[in-house]
Formats: sequence, structure tokens, C-alpha cells
Amino acid sequence: MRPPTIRDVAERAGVSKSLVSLVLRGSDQVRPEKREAVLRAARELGYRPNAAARSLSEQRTRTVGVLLNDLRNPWFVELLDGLNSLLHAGGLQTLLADARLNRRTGQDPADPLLDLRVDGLVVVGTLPGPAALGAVAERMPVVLAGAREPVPPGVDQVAGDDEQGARLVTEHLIGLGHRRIAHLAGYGAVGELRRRSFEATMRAHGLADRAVVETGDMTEEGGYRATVRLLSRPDRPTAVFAVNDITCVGALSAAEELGLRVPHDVSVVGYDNTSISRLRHLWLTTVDNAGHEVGRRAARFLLDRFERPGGEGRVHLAAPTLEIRGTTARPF
Amino acid sequence: MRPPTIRDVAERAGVSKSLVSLVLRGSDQVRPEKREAVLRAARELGYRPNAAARSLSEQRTRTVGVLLNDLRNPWFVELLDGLNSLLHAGGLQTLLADARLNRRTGQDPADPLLDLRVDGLVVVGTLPGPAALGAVAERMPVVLAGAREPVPPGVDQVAGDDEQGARLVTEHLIGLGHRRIAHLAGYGAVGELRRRSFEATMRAHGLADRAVVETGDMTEEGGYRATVRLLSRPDRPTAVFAVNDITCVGALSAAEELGLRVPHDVSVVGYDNTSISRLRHLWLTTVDNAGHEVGRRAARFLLDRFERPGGEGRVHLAAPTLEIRGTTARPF
DNA sequence: GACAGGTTCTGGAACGGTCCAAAAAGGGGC
DNA sequence: GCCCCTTTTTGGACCGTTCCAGAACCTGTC
Repeated sequence: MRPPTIRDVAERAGVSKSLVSLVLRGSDQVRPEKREAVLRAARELGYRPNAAARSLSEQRTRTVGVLLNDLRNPWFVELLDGLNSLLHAGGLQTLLADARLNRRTGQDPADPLLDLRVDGLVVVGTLPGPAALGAVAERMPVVLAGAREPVPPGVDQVAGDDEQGARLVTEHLIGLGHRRIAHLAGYGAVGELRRRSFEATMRAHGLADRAVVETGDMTEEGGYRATVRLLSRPDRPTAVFAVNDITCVGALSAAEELGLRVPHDVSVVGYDNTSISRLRHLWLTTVDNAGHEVGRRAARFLLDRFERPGGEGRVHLAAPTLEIRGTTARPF
Repeated sequence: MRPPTIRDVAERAGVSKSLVSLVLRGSDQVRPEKREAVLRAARELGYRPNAAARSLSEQRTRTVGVLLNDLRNPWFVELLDGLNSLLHAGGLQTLLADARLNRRTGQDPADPLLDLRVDGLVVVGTLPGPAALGAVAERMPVVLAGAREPVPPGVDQVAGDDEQGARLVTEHLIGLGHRRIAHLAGYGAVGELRRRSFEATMRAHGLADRAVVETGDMTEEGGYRATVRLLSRPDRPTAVFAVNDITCVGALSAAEELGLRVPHDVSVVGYDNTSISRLRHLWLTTVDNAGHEVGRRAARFLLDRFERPGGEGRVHLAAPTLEIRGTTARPF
């Protein structure tokens, strides 16, 4: 009653197990009638290869582990899509693990993937334990996707170009005629990069002294509170650039509650082009992070390293695009 | 340079591989000093057990496959959380596979999980190919979670109680004083159940002739259009119960665009308690599906079947709760 | 000091594949 | 029909574990 093995197939087809193995791996060194017999037997028995046995013998799993940092953030879905398309073409499976779900259990979230001996690892989002990753990278290709962090040697990195994205936003606002522009900053490497680029762009346009930065916590609540502070100032900004969409939604609520109309009285911009920003009720102007391209590039890096292991860690920044929707307009 | 095996550990500790195996599986039939030596050797070598070898030998993987139907719908995250907490306590790993991502590749999305010989399968959301599932269910425990569908024999089923949820909403609205109530219906088993229950509840309160049903497509756009139609009627309803949150957001936009204030002029209710409904800018009254409880119960069913395989498929409906927020009030 | 009975430890056979060296079969040419 | 060469097929070792039967080692008793 156990699943059929290659030996069951061999017996039914009247050949040796080695020949079955040969056929199933697509060898052309097999006479057509035998091949047919084997394939028929396999079909009739409903044979499925045992991945464990195969990877034990082959010393590889043809599987790439994807370590997600938090399933609740849906921005990675496009990334996965891009990643999968290329990896699958290369004959590789992907296996998902959610760091957040496994963290509470105390162990390193990558452990299950490592025990499975995945051939490579894609870490999506912020790193779990950077130290542990270094040891892993010595054993298999590792790519960090969708985040900008200091990374152990030999680890590739792919992410959206936050500097360019923040510049696109800032120049869009300046181009519309805004001068007094606020930024709701976030934390971490990403928050840092976006803020810096906002400030640099303002400076480049001679608006350094009109730039305001309020620090939030990348939540709706934080965006709301920071915006209330901002818009209550006597010299209130005419535009607010939020570090992400969710913060931007908070800003939107604040503006509305203060009786300001968006985008008539104040423009707001988000970042990430999440599904929230696409709700017609919000319709946020935002930045698309080119998640698909990030995923594809991560796959490319991984495949490259399978062919030529070792070498320096590379970095690729995907070009983001501005999604102009309903929350930005000329001032007044 | 290959990862250390149990034999490397044995050699370093000066014992046999069998003893190492014994120690690592936590046997108490081992003298403390040997145990110490083995553990030290394992630690020093950075030994990690090879999951493939282990599952080949043990004939089980201690792993449960979770087949997600679409990663883009975040409603399953809580379910996973509940599932994981119990499974992990039972010494089981979970492995995620996204049906939508793998579908394009042509093969059955469950295949990778089956090749890995997972010990059980949780299908989250709508079924992939119901036929294929039947064959799978003969080999391993299968639970369908978070969806209501006809299911092959021997498959357990856990989901939120849609009838009860729809009744909670309808009675909440009636209790507030609403009489002319509309329902924006969806499709599929879930859409059907919610609509039926809405109608039944209205009937039970003698309001059968005040109930209106518009059919949407479970998207924001569909909700928007259906609501425009509804609210332009001369006898416009004072409350709208949408089949899900996203449809409800569409309804909100429509109301706003028609110059109606929510909840003053019209109440709206969603379903699913998604993160969208919690945005303070929307703050939808909605129904929480008890995802955590659904996940826990699915794990329970699975664990039961590991202990006593076979038997009829069971069904459990988790009790939903009403989340009253800002979009419902007394009429006028 | 031999023996019984328990505790600890070990070698070897699985598990289900892949891969390799060698065996068997086939095909010409004489 | 025999020999040689190529194509096709096969048995067996191996991958890293677990598990089992039995070996080796204690400890206490007579």
C-alpha cells in the first residue's frame, strides 16, 4: 500500500531498475520499445519519484529555499513571481519558509531549509541573523532580495533603487510647483536611503531650507500622528512624501480630519505601490518597486552562482517607476 | 568541504555512528559522558542532520505541506499562524507552496509537495483539482481549510461559519433600525452561503420584501458599480452588506461619490476583517473569520488522522465574530 | 570466579534513488 | 559462423540516516 518505487516499475515493465532510472531521466540511449514499456508501467502504477531518495543520491535537491521575512507584507508576491519564472525554467523548485512564523519557535528560521539541503537560498526582506548567513553562504549561493543591508561576503543583493525612487517622487512634487515639502521618514536601511535621497534632491533644487522631515514608525498610526503635527504648523507643507503606502494612508486620514482636501490643499505620495494604494477610494500616487524585475534578477544571480561558484557579492538595483494617481496635484 | 555527516561526528567523538544517532534522537540509554562527547563533537563540526536521509530511512518527513491558493490574498496568514503553532508543538514542520505561482508551469501544484512525501496536506482556499485530491487523500491525511467545497471522501474540512457570520451582520443592521438592506453578493460556495443566510435572516425578521441583492464579482470595481446602481434607486437602501471587505471598499467609494456620508446616510459592512478594513481611514465594520481557530482546528484534524488514519471526513465550522467599527450606525 | 540480568554500544541491513563499470545484445563484414 | 565494434542493459556500490539483533560491558549474588 506504499507508493510504488522504481523497482516496482522495473518489475512491471520487465526491465532492471537502472533502465527505469535511465528512461525517467530522459536518456536517449534506450530502445524506443523499452522506453515505452517503462513509461507505461510508471503511468499505470502512478509512480512519482521520491525526492528524498533522489536528492540523497544526487547530492543536490534542485530546490531553492525562499526565506520570507513576513507573509503579512504582500509586496514580495511579485518578486516571488519573477523569481519563480526564471528558476522554474532552470529546472528548480522553490520552497517557502516564513521567518516570522518560525521565529517564535526559537530556532533559526533558515534551519528547516538548510536541513533539507536546498541548493540555494533567497532571503526576501530584512535579514534574520546576519551572522548565521555568512556560514550559510560558504556552503551555497545566497541572494538577498528586496532589502538593502550590510551583507556577508559572497552574498549577492538585489533591490529597488530607493534613492532613485525618492528622487522621482521629490522631483515630481517640485515639478508640480511644490516648494515646502515634508517627508515622513522610516527606519532601517530603506528608510535611511529614502530620506537621504529626499534631502539630497531638495538640496539639488535649492530647496534645502524648505524641506521638513518627521520621523514615523512606518505604520498608519505613525503616519497619522506625524501628519497632524506637520499640518498644524503655521508654515504647513503643501506636499507630504511618506516612506511607504501605509504611512501615506495615515497621512491621508490626518489631512482629512484637519479639513484639508487631498490633493487640492495638500498632496501626498506613498511608496511601494501596494494593493492598498490601488484602492480607488485612496488612489495614492506612489512608487512601484519593480518587484518582478527584482525577482528575476535574484534568480539570475543564483543561476550564475550555480554555474560558477565563488566570487565577490554583486549588487543590482532595479529602476523603480512613479505611479501617478489621485493624491498629487499643483499646490492650491 | 561537504557538510559533516553522522559518521564524521562519530569519528570525532570516538564512538559508532549508531550511538551518535541514539544521542541525537534523545535516547536515555546512553552514558552521560558519551552523550556529552557526541554533543560536543556535533557542535564543533556544525553538524546538521540531513533531512532527505532521515526521511528516507524513517519513511516519514515530519512535514506537512500547505497548499495556498493565492499568496496575494492575505487572509490566510492568521490561519497559518494557528496551524503552525499546533503542528510545531507536535514536532512537525510546514512547507508552503503557492498554487497560483506553480499553476502556470502546467503541472499539478501539489506535485512538488507529494514528491517530497509530506506526511499530510492542508489545502487552504479553493481546491486545485478536486479529482487529484481524492487520490492524494488515500495516501495521507488531507484537510481543506478556509473554504467550503464538495470534498473527496476522507478529507476533513474546516472553515468559518459563513451562515452565522452573515446572520450576525444582518441582525446587527436590523438591530440598529435598518429595514431596507442590500447585499452585494459574490460567487462560489462562500458567496452563496453568505447570500442565502442574509436572505434567510431578513425573512426571519419579516423583512423579506425589503431585502435587495446585487451580484458583484468580489472586486472593488464590482462593489463600486453595484453600489452606484443600488444607491441611485428611488427607494435606496439604508444599509449595504458586502460579501467581502474589498467589495465593501468599492461600496464606500460609491457612496462618497454620490454625496452620501457613511455611516450617517448609509451603513456599509464588509466581511473577512482584512488589514484593509482596519485602516483608520476606512475603519469598516466587518466579520472576523476566526482564522487562527480555523488553523488550529485544521492542525488538530491532521494530528488526529496521524494517530488514527482512515474514517469519515469531518467538518468543523469556526464561529465568526462581528467587528463593529465606523461604518455602521442607526439610519438617519 | 562463574553466572544472571541489566545497561550500553555496535555492525549491518534497510530506505529509494543515481551512476558506473562491465555484461549482454545487436549489426556488419568476411 | 566468427570476430569486432557499438549500442543497450544490468548488477552493485553509494548517498546519510534509522532501526534492530546481538555483542560487550557492568554489577551484584552465590
